[in-house]
Amino acid sequence: MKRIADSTVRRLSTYLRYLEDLDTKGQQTASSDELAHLCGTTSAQVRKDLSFFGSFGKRGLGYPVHELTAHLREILGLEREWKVVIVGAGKIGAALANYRGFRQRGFRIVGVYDNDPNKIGKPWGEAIVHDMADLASDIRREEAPIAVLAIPSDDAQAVVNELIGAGVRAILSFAPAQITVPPHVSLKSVNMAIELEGLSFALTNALPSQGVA
Amino acid sequence: MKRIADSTVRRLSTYLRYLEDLDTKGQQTASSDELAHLCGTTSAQVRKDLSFFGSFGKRGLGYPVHELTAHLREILGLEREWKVVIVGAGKIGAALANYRGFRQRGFRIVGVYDNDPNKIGKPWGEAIVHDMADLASDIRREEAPIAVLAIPSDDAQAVVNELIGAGVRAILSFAPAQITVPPHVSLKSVNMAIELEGLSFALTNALPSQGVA
DNA sequence: CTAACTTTGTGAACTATTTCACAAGCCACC
DNA sequence: GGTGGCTTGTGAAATAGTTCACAAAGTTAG
Repeated sequence: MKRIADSTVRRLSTYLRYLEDLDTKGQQTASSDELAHLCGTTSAQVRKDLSFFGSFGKRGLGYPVHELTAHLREILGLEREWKVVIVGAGKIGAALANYRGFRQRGFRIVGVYDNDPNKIGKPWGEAIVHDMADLASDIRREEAPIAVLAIPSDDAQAVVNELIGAGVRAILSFAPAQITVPPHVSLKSVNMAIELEGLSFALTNALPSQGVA
Repeated sequence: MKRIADSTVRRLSTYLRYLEDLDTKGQQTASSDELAHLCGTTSAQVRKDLSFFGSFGKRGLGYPVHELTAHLREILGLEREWKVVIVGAGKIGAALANYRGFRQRGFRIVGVYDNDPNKIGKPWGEAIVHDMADLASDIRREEAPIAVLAIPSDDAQAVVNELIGAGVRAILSFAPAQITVPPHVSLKSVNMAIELEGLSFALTNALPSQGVA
């Protein structure tokens, strides 16, 4: 199968979100045009994105909402549960743990880790903060494939190496540092500083730009 | 001037971060190749990115670290202070406020707002949580051009409209919702659910993909 | 059953971004 | 001051991603 662009996958997530809304409202079908308007893209884009995975629509009618929802969940791998460990018992990890959609979509937090003695053993939401020293062995035992990295940047790469050594295959990093991973591991990096600097650039260079994101 | 790609701007931020490191260490010059390795890109990409803004290097030698740092700060608009309001006194906003780099780079938080009566008036870091009712008038008075949106999605668009009406010209949103803004406003949207679903997709479709991000 | 209308799926065209590849410039050493 | 070794800056080529445009297929109304 052809390689799917990252931008396409992001849009699929967005389509899914709005289709779920429509499904809840009991809407039976949705056209590529309707979906495009909801998601801030074009109808051609919607059709192209979906066409990579099959032929889900009916000409003259549109896409069956409930069915397409199921297809997208399948495509995105959301029909199963994913075990997630959170590294760093700080604010960002907490924000994530608080977020309902997280659990709703099949991501289950199986452990929170920190190396701060003042945090270890203390409650954190419904969980208890574990010692980072146990991180690798716990991941191996639980076979958690996903890790969220929410620690200051200094030793981010070292922790990433440890995670990968323990079998983690996907990492969502909030550490403001450049991280490298081997080809069999997926990495998404969110860097608030970069986003803000992007805004600063846009304001400074007052391009008649914009950003529907 | 030609329109600069978003991907280019993001890399400029990354270059800046590593150049500052090198500068602190007292390194005089850096080649595009060295910078590329640090930032996880290619030397051609580094040179191309910089060439959009000028000719900062010396052939045979590389780029003068300290000087290029200053140029990048200038290009990114980081030589001045940006007033920022945070909407939503939750964990994400707190994470941002805690983040040292935030202030260091010239982003100054001038107010935190929430509509939860239990939070209004309470201390929040060094600040006090204000009533959302005061948001628009405060923004107008302070002339804060940047807002960080860290609220649940339900009424995100309504708040955005209020922000824009009050003169905000750039928004960093953490709300998991589709938001649209007029062309003169810049928007960056960070959606943790989409990132995680991207990882789920990658794991499910076990592409020999990766992601140096 | 037919005609008018709607909407998909998809090659082809277009636009954007990255990579290549190399002439030109600069340094250092003799 | 010439030679050899680096490294930049940049058109041109390649690759990636988006938009166009239309035939094919389905729906609805009469």
